[in-house]
Amino acid sequence: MEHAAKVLKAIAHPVKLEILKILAAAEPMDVTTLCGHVGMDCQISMMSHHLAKMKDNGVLTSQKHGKQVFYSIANRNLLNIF
Amino acid sequence: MEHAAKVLKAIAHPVKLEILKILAAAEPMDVTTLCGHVGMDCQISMMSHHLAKMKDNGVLTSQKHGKQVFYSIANRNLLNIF
DNA sequence: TAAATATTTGAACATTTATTAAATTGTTAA
DNA sequence: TTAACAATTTAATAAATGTTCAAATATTTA
Repeated sequence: MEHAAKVLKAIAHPVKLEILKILAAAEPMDVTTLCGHVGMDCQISMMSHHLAKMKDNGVLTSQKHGKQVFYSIANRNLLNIF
Repeated sequence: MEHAAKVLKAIAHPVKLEILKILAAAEPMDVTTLCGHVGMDCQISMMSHHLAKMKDNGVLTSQKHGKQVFYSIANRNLLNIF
């Protein structure tokens, strides 16, 4: 129950849900591209914080290719929340 | 998306998830009984705050009978998150 | 090696949320 | 009509989150 609460907290935010929706349609995706999809008021640093939190809670995974980091959804079952 | 985030925020808490689980098995239930099921460290006032927030976000409904207030789950589809 | 690009990290600050106690409202029963 | 009970509200404080900026860390390219 504690764990479930942590996972829900990690995604209970409009921008984070948006990130999930974007990744659900086109994963994996690098941080800068993701930021572009989220909208004009997106800052790379904010994106990175959001992504890190979701990764810490096992919602996302990441993979580095060159200087870019590509994020994916760790478990697509989670998408049932939509 | 904003709305979904609000609903998730309203339940992303261990005690609130516990409340949902208890109600899922035996609804409707009054505040004091609910508090008893949650555990010894439950305070009526805290319970009331949690219930109010979930009701505000459309997660729960309530019905008054005499001096007790009985809470129910507004939409059991939400239980799929478990 | 130095510059450029992509991302992360850390600190500061504002905002939101959680918890507790005390006061209040509404309802029933003596 | 007073006492007792159930629940809500308010207020105070503590704790967690969200946002922004500046600085740091790779990684690639010139």
